[in-house]
Order: sequence, then C-alpha cells, then structure tokens
Amino acid sequence: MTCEKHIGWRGTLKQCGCKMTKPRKMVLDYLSKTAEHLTIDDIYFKLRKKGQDIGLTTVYRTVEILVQNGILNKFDIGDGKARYELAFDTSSEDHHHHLICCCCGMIINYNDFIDDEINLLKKIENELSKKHKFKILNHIIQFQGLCEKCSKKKSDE
Amino acid sequence: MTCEKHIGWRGTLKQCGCKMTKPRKMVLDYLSKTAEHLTIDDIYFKLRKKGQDIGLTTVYRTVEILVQNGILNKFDIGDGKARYELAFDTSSEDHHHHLICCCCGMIINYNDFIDDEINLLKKIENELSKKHKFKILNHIIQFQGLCEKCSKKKSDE
DNA sequence: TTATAAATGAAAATGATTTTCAATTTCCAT
DNA sequence: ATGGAAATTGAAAATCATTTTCATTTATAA
Repeated sequence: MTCEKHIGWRGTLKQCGCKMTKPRKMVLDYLSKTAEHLTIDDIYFKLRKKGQDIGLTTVYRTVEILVQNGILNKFDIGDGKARYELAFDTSSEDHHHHLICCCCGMIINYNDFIDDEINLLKKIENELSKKHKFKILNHIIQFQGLCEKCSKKKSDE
Repeated sequence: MTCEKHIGWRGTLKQCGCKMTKPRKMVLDYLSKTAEHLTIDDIYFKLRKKGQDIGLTTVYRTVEILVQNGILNKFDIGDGKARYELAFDTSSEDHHHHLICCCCGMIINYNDFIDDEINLLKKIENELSKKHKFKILNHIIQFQGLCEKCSKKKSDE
C-alpha cells in the first residue's frame, strides 16, 4: 500500500508540473512510512540523522507543495509551529480526527465515530457549498482539552 | 446582552486572580462589541486608532488570559497569525463554525446544522473523554476551500 | 494611606518561515 | 545520448509573529 501510494504521489508531482528530485524523493519516502504529526524540524532532523543531505528551506518548500496537492494535511495545535500528516480520503479507514492536549501538546488520533462524522460532514459540505458557492476541499475537526496526566497535574496544584 | 456579558467577564477576570486595569478594559470593551475574527494587530491598531493608549505586548497578554478563561477562542486560518473571536457556549444561538478560503483568507461563519453538529459533538465528547480520560474543553470545526471569487480566479487562469 | 504584588510597555530576543540569489539539477527536444 | 532552458536547491539574510526582560507604574487589600 505504502508503495502504491508512493508511486501515486510521484504521479501527482508530475501532474502539477513539478520535477521529481532527490530531496523531494527523500521527503516523500520518509513521509510515506510514518503516521506521525510532524513539524518541519522533525522532518529535517530525521532525514539528517539518516544521513540524507537536504536543506531546511527545501523541506519547507517540498512540504508546501504536498499540502497544495492534497497529499499532506497541515494543522496547528496551538504551539506556533505548523504540523503535517498524511492526508487520507474520508472513505479511508485511516481517516481520523484529533484530540489535542492544550497543556503538553499530546495528540490522539480517533476515528470512533467516523461514520457519523462523515455523514454529517457530507451533508454540511453539500449544503454549504451550494449556499455560499464555496468549493470545499478539506476539513479540520479538533477537540482541545487536558490529557490524563495534565489533568492530574493541575488538580495537584 | 453585550453589557451583561461584559460584566460577567469582569467577574471572570477577578475570579482567576487578575486585576481589572485600564488596558484590559479597553480590550474587553472593544471585543464585547465585535463579531470579527481578529489578529493581535487588528486589536492593537483598532484601539490605537480610537485614541486608546495600549502596548502591543499588553494586547498579547490580555488576549491570552481571555483565551485561558474561555472568553475568547483562538484559531488559525493557515496564514501564521493567531486569530481570536468571542467564545459562545454550544447552547448559544451565536455558536458557529467556519468556512475558510485558503486562497484569500475570507471567513464565513455558519450554524446551519448546529443542532446536528452539537449532538454529534456531545456524543463524541462523552465517549472520548471516557475512553482516553481526556477532559475536553473546546472544539474546532473548519472547512477549508475556495470562495466563489477565488474559484473563478483559478478557472480563468 | 501605604505596602506589595501584579501589570505595563518599550526594547531586545527568539523562533518559525520566507526571500534572495548564485550554483546545481532535471528532463525535454534535438 | 546531449545541450540547454527552466526548475530546483540551499546557505545566508530578511521578515514577521510572538515572547522575554526589566525598570516603571498601577491596583487593591490592610
């Protein structure tokens, strides 16, 4: 699956008039194998540690292209750094939303109610895109709060 | 209503051990009268224009307190600046979510499906807070896409 | 009124992201 | 295969939002 997807991505890059280069391959290879919520620095230093030679600026630029083409989702957990993760179509079993601890930044993926969510999302998307002539491309659903540890920490004070 | 709310806010500030100061009053007064999605700069320059003397740092700090106390919501439309708006309880008719144009940054508030949304959100919050021992304090729902103008602009190219 | 703890704000520091630009690489047309 | 135009790279500098520092001012409880 990872492999198919990877090949698909190369197609996507070509389709949008982008060349396939060594640095872009590095980023794609790494991202295709992880399910983490990564900052630019995470990606940059991970590649560096693996001995891959790439510039920080190039990571910024590559990731931006991937976001523009729907391959990555960009989001923010409130700490002022952009985070990225693989984008999964709503029909995919890997599609999920996030629970975010606003104290320590921990992120929990969940898809427990994904069917209910997706149904509602579709309904909303249909109606709103008509009503506001808005072309909906993506959505973000986040729950913010305190994880178990941080809750305890706060009540101990 | 605005007035009651404003009084309520003062109470909130005191409750959390904060003093009511002139700069904080300015920010509260302004925010209590607007429904916009404001950046720090928006607030700072608006107050300045009105002849109110306040420092940028103080705006940052005041707004942060208001977020911590649930009076403002903080969110991000992808342009790297935090935005703030009045927080409304899910039971309020003013509670809403956002449609965001990722091209020009326009924000549309909607609450067309708010009952359906709130029901689902409550269900999710109940279950997830049990399952993950997570204390849910807030949620963000955003639809990202292209507004009418930007859609046209893109198809013209 | 006074003491003290909190708040202010200008300036400096920080840190993420973007821009610049000369050098390098990709890949299409030959 | 090869030359060359166009795209990409990446180091350094620039930018811009946000945070920190710290000396001064202000709010409030006694």
